Amino acid sequence: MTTRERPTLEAVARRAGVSRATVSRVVNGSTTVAVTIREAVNRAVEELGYVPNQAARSLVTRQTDSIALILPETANRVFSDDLFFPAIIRGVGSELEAADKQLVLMMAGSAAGYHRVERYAVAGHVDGVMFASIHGADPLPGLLARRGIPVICSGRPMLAEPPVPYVDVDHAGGVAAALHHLITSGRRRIATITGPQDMVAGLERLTGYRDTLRTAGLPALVAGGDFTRDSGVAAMRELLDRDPTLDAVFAASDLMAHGALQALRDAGRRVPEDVAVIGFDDFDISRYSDPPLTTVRQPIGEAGRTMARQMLRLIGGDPDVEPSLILPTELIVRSSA
Amino acid sequence: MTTRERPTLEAVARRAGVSRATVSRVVNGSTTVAVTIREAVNRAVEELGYVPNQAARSLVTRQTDSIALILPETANRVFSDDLFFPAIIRGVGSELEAADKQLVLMMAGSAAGYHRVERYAVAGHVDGVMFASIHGADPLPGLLARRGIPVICSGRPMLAEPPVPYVDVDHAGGVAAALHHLITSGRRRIATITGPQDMVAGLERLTGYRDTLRTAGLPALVAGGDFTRDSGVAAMRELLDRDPTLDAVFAASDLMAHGALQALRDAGRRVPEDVAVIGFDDFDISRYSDPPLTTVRQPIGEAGRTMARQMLRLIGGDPDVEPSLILPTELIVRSSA
DNA sequence: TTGTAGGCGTTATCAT
DNA sequence: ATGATAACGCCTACAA
Repeated sequence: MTTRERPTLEAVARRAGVSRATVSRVVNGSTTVAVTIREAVNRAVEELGYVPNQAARSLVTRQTDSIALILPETANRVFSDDLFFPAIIRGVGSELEAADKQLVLMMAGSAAGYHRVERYAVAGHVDGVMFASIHGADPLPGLLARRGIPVICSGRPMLAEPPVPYVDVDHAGGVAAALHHLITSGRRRIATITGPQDMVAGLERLTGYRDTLRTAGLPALVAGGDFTRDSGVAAMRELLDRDPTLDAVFAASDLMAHGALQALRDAGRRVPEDVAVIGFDDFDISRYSDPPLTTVRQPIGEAGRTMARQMLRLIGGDPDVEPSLILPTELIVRSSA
Repeated sequence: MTTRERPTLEAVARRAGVSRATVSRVVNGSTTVAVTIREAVNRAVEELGYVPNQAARSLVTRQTDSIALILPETANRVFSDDLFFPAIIRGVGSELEAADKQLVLMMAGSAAGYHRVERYAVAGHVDGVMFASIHGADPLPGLLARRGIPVICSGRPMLAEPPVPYVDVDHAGGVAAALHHLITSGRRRIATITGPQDMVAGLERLTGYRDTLRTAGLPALVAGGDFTRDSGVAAMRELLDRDPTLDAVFAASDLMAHGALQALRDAGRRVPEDVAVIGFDDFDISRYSDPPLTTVRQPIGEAGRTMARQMLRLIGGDPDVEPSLILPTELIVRSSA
């Protein structure tokens, strides 16, 4: 192993016959350096294979040029068939890449892991922290914000002390559009399969369902799920059991809708003739389900990109970063409803 | 935002009425500190919410306590239905977690991303770098190693300058076991669906196939794939087309085997009666395929854990880290062959 | 057992 | 335009 000592600014300076300050200027692209000197310095940098020491640099600039995305989930869940995670990661990643910032992805599915993540952020490893898939009234975003660390959440944080800026989608609007579509087409016994009730997305979609049905004077029929396909199957069976006459179901995620489709098929119901099904997400695969899924499209990738952009502004010291940004949702009508 | 200044060692020292050195000792768990003083210091740390500045600490210790895992793939691929990635990440993660090191996951599917990753590592953001899913003769592992950065690869790196330690599985042994099982059960026209030929895993499994068949005096029948399910479907169709009399196929990944199963079903062939199918991986889902898949089990999670352990030893300065560690594979016989 | 002092590699503020 | 020089916050001999 060629463990040659890492060259320092000092070494480069000596070799180029200039001062450390000048080398620093060249390395950081200052324009106020004579061309000949700049060239000499660059040559020395090249020859020595000099790369600035990040620790030393951060110590004075207080910047690391890397930004964390914290997913309070196990790796198992993050790498499941739930396309939410790759979508948000891709969105965040593309925007950060364009800004030449390094994305540090951290999964924290356990209490211990969560604590490590906290220490990591507080210790100053990153310039800012983004959260997605937050559960319950997670104290971490507020805690980091209070320490002066830039924080942005995807999905409205339930705890707001201090209020941290967030990006979310219009859950209520999307749900309302879906239900109106069902009601307009004559459905009267409309059930729902909910998302996890410790997450804002699960909560708001259920609220939207209840509100819209109440306004329409229709009864509610609710079964609990957790966004996964399996929970969709189980919930659909339960619903069928509790009310065999139901004629529509709104699932709070595409995966659960796929599960419902399967359970309905197993129960001998035709979709959409007997039961209409609407999901929420609009993953690619929903175009190819049998039948193709009518669903509420939420712009997950765009949410990721937006979150990253807000973070960049926050880090840049922009004083008027919006406290919240709500992205529109849209009903995509296909064959299942 | 309560952007109160981050407290420093100095502040804690003043508050506790001791010197910075003493605070440093307490914070780093030195035993040579009087109990009363230690308590006073801890109290001050608590009250001030002191957390050591990572940059300052790294600057002198030359350690960051975080370790990168580089996946030269796009997020799309990493978050596909290929369970290789979650398995290796979980393995690495669990071992690192136990050692209280932070895993920094970096995907680099583009040239630009790759360059950023390189800079990140060279700049000293991490104590070491692990690679998985390496394509071709990737120069980066060697480059980092030459700079004195601890490097471990999952899968034998094709370029060996300087040789970087790696962890791999016994591809040849597994393939041989699979083919012998087929030959023993009377199969004579045994085809293979290969993995990508720019990856060692793809290469070695094909070599194993060729070698074993040649020794057995049987003809080879090869179609190219890239480990994905779709490529398995396409390759199987092609094979059927080129030799309708084939009676067995060895796919270099479970996903491709599942694709082959599907293609065979579409072509009206029964498995295993008409055509026997063997995969490579032994993902959980392969127990539930139709029919359940006979496959070569490779211990991916264990490979991840082993890689992490070797990395930890490397970082610890252990002089005799094995240049390579080969984990055993095992044929799991189910119904498809 | 505790404190003093020097240095880690940069950047940034001054002069020059 | 360039060069001294002082931080940045921490660790660690070495002294006391």
